[in-house]
Amino acid sequence: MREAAKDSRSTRERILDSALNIFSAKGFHDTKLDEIVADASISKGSIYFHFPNKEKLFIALVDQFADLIERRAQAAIARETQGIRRVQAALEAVLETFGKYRRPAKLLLVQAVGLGSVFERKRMEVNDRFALLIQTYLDEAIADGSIAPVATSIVAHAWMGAIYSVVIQWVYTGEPSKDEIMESLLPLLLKSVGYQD
Amino acid sequence: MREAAKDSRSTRERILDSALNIFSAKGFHDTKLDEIVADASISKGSIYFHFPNKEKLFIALVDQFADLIERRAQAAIARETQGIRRVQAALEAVLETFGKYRRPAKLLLVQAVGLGSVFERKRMEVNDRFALLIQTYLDEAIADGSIAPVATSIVAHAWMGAIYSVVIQWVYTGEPSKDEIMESLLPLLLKSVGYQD
DNA sequence: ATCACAATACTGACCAGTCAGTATTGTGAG
DNA sequence: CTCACAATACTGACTGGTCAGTATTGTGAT
Repeated sequence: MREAAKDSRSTRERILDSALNIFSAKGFHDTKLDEIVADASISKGSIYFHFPNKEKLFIALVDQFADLIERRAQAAIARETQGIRRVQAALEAVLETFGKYRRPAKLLLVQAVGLGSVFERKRMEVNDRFALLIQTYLDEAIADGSIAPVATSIVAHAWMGAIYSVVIQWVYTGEPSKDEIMESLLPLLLKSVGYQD
Repeated sequence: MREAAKDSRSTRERILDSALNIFSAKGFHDTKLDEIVADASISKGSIYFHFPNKEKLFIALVDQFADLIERRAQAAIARETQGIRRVQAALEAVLETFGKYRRPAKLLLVQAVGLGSVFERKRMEVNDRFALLIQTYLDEAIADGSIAPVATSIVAHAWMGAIYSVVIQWVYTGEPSKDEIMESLLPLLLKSVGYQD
């Protein structure tokens, strides 16, 4: 017990934690495994015990956060019944979650871009998952007459881009505030498909 | 004359050309200078004669394309006088230019993201230049009553994100077609600030 | 004793960047 | 025009640091 119960979190969690901090700050290529080792106060061997390689460690973080976002969006959607209200609720949930987790947001939206084709596929997959989610509920909103017909596939991607861009801006500069984003971005998106609340 | 005037383009241009092709396809880190050397049929030393290092070579390409986009947008704006028409013309010019140059588009929008802080600064700079351009003419459109007041800073970033995202989707999949984008995205953006043509 | 997990020292492929030298083009004096 | 010299452009074998991944050994719980 000389090391006094240590940091009681499991080694795996410590690795993920440090990896998130460093990857999100410096990007994939500029992060050395030895930095994670130092930061987490673990050993290099431990990393390779828990993860097959650097790439998989990075992707584990991306997946973890993408899952979280999607779960929250789905939960928010489930709470509403009417088409456009569902879209609105999902947007709020997503912005809320990005707002709460700056580092993972940066990892997903910035650091996961522009890596090799391996990562590109993963990113496309995550992206399309979100786009499809938006598209589904936009289609629903059109079906129940909340909004007029539009090319939902394009709208979905445009919305995602808009959200990403504003979130990234916020991640870097802290501006505009979460409230300002909610007040400006949400109506902007809804207006873009001809809906006013 | 046995080597028959060779490829008469200057070495510098050949380097930039090959670098664009390879960087845009494989990203910064996965591109080896030796690949560019082989593709351009020049020598490694030549690269270092014309560019201080790999990073600066990459940035030269980014700058080159960012300048092109901005010039075209400015020219389009200059052709119009009225607030919202200017915004519209600029959007058309930008989409047109992205459409015409897939590879540089991918370089700027994908491959330049998530690299170290050096590139991050450059990208922010380019991004902000575009955002400010949009913002300026949005403000103008508000001033002359074309559209109602909005938080133009947020709108500018949201628009850029929307455009980027749709263009990226198009760069990868070829879908939706340029015309569809023009027909859907442009009105979408204009509607988002409460303008219908 | 054996098994899951962790620590440490080590390896070697890789690749950006170097540099001594060569080729090509420019110049101006006789 | 032509020759001496210089400036510019280009070459490619070589190097040295870096770092992901591995081999080996340690440890403590059951």
